[in-house]
Amino acid sequence: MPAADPAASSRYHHGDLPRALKAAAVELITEKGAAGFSLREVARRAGVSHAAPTHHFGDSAGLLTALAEEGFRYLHAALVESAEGATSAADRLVRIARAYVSVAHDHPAHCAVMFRADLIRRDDPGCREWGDKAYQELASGLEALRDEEGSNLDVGEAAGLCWSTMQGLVVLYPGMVEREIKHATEAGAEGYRPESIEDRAERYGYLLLAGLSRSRGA
Amino acid sequence: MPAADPAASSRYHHGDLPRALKAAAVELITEKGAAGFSLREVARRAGVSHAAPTHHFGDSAGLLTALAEEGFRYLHAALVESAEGATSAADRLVRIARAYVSVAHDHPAHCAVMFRADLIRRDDPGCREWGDKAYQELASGLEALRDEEGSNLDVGEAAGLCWSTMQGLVVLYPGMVEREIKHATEAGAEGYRPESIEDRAERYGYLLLAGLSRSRGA
DNA sequence: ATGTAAAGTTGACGATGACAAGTTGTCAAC
DNA sequence: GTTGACAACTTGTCATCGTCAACTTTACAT
Repeated sequence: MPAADPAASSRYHHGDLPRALKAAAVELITEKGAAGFSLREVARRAGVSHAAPTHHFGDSAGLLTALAEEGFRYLHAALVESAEGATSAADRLVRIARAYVSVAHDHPAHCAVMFRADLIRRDDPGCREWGDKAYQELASGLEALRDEEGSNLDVGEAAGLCWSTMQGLVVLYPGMVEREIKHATEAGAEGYRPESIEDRAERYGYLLLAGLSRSRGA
Repeated sequence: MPAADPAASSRYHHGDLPRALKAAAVELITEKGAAGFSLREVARRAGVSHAAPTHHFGDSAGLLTALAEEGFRYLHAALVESAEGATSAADRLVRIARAYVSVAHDHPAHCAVMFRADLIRRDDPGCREWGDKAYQELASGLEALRDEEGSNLDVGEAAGLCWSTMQGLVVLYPGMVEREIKHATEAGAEGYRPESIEDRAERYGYLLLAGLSRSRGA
């Protein structure tokens, strides 16, 4: 195998075409959304022929599935990292909330694909593995909360609630901002700056925690 | 204009082609997801030529936008209807939660499109109007809660939280069920039946209410 | 050096979205 | 009751797309 030489873009063998293709796909989806994705355009941007991706990813679902797996890896890594330095279970969960939406904010293309059963192969081993690991990280944070509070919190239920809320926030945030801007300008507030998605995630996190702690107290 | 004659499918003029095209699109998206949508296949299923949809919807974004508007209409109608007969503000909100996911369950094709900025024209007047009305219905339910409790609930924040949670639940529910089935069969429970999405929405609704009431008490 | 497999290319096929131009049906005005 | 004129639909075309098959180039092991 040739050494990965970044300056060797003119060679017949690319060096690391899979990586280049994924990068091009991310760029394309970030620009035009999942519906604007096309294998040929990706190949074009990577500077290779239209059939080159086949040898690495099979078909378009293969490439998008690889992207989804990468997204779940990012998510898992971010959730693990966010837990470091937490001062309490509640603090850890709020950090997880921030981390979740940060990943979506930093990797919108990956997230545009991760839960799209019609685009990827959800039963792909890598996809499933890292998705499960990310879920487990959230569940373990909730277990810590349960143990810390000595409550009978239903971890599975709570995990579903938290994940749902963050996922919904990611999808709806642009529309929320738009609505708030319209509302603010109608009210005459011109210098309105919408709250960042991370800050919003944190506030939602506190609200979720309040509900989870209250109704399940020991 | 010819009368809408349902038995006149062999005529040159269709009768109500827009409706037939939307129905075909719903069927197609329900079968294959948003990525499997194609204008020509829709035309084929409606029994007209491949260019017929152009005269009614312009391009594919036009047809999908019409579907999205219809989806927001359904959503608004369901939220309004669900509020009838509520015994309290909290009860009303839980009913709204059920209604939200019911719409997604009953009209998956519409919901697969409603928040997809890359497929539809989100600034379409009809789309925006009915989306806003649906949002207002939720906000009004939360105002009722605030007034009933005499709290200083931030209605905008609460509405964003609730909508996010329900939207996330709709997207993630299939994956949740899959995970639970795997978990249950591993544990030896064969006759496992997953909780319906409506019941789950109701439980999430109660948890959200707990959080919203607790931290904002007057 | 040489053979073989991986990596990339070219070419082809049917399908798609969009557009242009032509047909067919309907209705109002005279 | 003919004649416009407009709406509704069709046919044809074009560039593009995903996928497949067949071919060429490179790298590496022997």
